[in-house]
Amino acid sequence: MPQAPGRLTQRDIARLAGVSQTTVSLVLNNRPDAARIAPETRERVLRVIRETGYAADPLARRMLKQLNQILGVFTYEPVFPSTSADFYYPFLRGIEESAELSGCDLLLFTSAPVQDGIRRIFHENNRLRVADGCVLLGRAIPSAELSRLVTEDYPFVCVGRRDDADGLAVPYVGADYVSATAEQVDRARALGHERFAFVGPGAVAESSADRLEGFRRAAGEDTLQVGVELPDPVDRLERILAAGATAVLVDFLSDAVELTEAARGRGLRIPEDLSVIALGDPTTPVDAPLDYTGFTIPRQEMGRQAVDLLTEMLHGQATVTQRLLACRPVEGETLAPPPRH
Amino acid sequence: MPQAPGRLTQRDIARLAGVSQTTVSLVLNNRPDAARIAPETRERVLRVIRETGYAADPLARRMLKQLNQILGVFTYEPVFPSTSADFYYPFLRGIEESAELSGCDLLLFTSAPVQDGIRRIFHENNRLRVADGCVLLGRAIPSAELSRLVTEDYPFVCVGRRDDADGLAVPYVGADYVSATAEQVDRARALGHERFAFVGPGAVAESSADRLEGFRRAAGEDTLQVGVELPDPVDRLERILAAGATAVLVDFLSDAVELTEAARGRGLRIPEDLSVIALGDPTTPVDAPLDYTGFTIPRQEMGRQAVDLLTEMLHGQATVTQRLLACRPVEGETLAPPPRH
DNA sequence: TAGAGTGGCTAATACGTATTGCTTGGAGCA
DNA sequence: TGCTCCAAGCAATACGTATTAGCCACTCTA
Repeated sequence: MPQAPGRLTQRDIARLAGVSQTTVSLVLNNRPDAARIAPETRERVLRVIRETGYAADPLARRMLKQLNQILGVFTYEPVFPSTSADFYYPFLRGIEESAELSGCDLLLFTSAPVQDGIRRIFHENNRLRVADGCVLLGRAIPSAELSRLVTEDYPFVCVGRRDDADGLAVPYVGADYVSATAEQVDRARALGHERFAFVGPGAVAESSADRLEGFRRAAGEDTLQVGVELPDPVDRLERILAAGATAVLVDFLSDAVELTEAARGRGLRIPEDLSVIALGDPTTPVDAPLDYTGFTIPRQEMGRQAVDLLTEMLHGQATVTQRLLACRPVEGETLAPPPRH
Repeated sequence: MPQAPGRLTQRDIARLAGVSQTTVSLVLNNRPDAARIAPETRERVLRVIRETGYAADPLARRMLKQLNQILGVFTYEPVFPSTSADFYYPFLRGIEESAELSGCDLLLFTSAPVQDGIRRIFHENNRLRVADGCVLLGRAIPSAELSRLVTEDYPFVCVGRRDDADGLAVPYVGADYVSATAEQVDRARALGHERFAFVGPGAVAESSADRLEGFRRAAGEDTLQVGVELPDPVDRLERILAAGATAVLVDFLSDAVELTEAARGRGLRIPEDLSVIALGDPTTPVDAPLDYTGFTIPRQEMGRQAVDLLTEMLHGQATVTQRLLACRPVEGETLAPPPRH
């Protein structure tokens, strides 16, 4: 008797009620079309079920449907980090919220080994397929892993826009940084700004590349861009002023803070002498001295919709697998008309 | 063809490797006793598995009562909340850390429906058994659910000490609040304090009951205890002073902050006129005006050891299933010798 | 050369449930 | 009587995996 004691099955119920297991199952899922059970039989079965407190084993149930109602969450860093908490949690909150609504459990792939500081999806014994599908979270995701996922036809959705991997479209729910950034440039232009500068790492990840793209589109191709080649904020400020820029768009908030301090050290007031626009709320905790003008990223909504999209894909209902959400402009205190000469 | 696209089965692997499903299963769970597979066959199968990224369906595995390297995490509130983040995350970080070390994935039971503001473990279609075992997280856990878990012989570990449920011992990894609190009283006594007061909700949850117990044990049974029946901090302060207490031990940090403000409003200095001891670091984000003397709760370590204990239980190695960890005293600035009359 | 032993693999089965046909007995009708 | 039709229920099967009990070909022993 290998059966765990006390675990009732439909067979037990059937025996007690003097019917077959099939009948028990039919009574339980009484489907309107095939209600082929006599009322008194049904009542007898239900009584036994009530008396025994029987509950169907959800595992066996789910085995027949092909979906396990398990959604994977893969993060390229620990899920519960001390750092970059501000970056991850809003996404995760949205993911959790939507998973709860759709009755799915979330599987965190903590078993993925860390190599060179980040987790790897594909490794000896990867357990991706334990889940029905997976949400991928991370600033930069190796395109090799992405293309393999697509090739293997594994259902997944990235949080954040991704370039095609090996020419294959990657499903994602991202934020429209291109438009959001261009919009900020236009806004500054409307105030009278004519020369703009961009501070950011450049096209290292899609999110940064999109901001740069939006900047270039709105400000012009040949406009100043300051990146990692000039790490010192004082140097950066020099360069920006030398170029005659009156409005600076900054990718990372920490860079904006540094730039602000450099400006103050030089006796410049923000925004009267120089406007600073932050392209998104902080990804790492930052003590910002100012309330920066710019936009916020709809992180929680991105998480929500990523799960929604994945669920649709799993049910074969998804037609469009790439979604961009709009960012919300933020009225801060760091944008003003340019200084008059 | 009802098969979900992309879900590989052992049959697929078998076909690709030119062997039977049985062989695939044997290779996967290579058990030393019955490992009668030729090395080259084994290698061939393993190669196919690597190439396809196959992973066994956790539900099917669990149906045959096997371990899945999946540990459940049940929280009575959302895992990624905006509030009480400070309360949960250290535990979760420890849990994640230990799960990663033991090569397990974490399953968040987001599918549990919310009733009356908290999640329920047991409901129609509870999916507890998808995981090998479960870590339970929450300030107060309904003892009905605990006793049912114990009765059903489901492997689980609570984070935080729990009373017996229906006379059944509950496995836990908790913090020794009794000793930690008593130690604080003794420390104050060593400085000259003779009369103590306790501010807290009383025995509503085990964690609070233990603090009160530690207080009574060290300060005496008939010492003043102020709880919810006197919610106003000013009233509380009156009562405390009237009782002649010179040191107050406070359960919740937020209450300590309120009390501090009431004392200031009355012209009292802390700690010169009144010593305040906080029994644990904040569970909700609080702007503390002072660096409170008291102790910190080893939350991360509790999370780690909860997973460790669960893992041992799953492998039948756990002898003691209840563990109490010591709290670390904190030198703050709110404890001083009592005022001289 | 028969028998025993062994290595290497597979067929069959079990887990608990949902679903698809099939059986049975009886009623309705010509 | 012969036929259809229907209600009521059941046997059989499928889901994906682990395990048990073999089967087969070969080698070693006597």
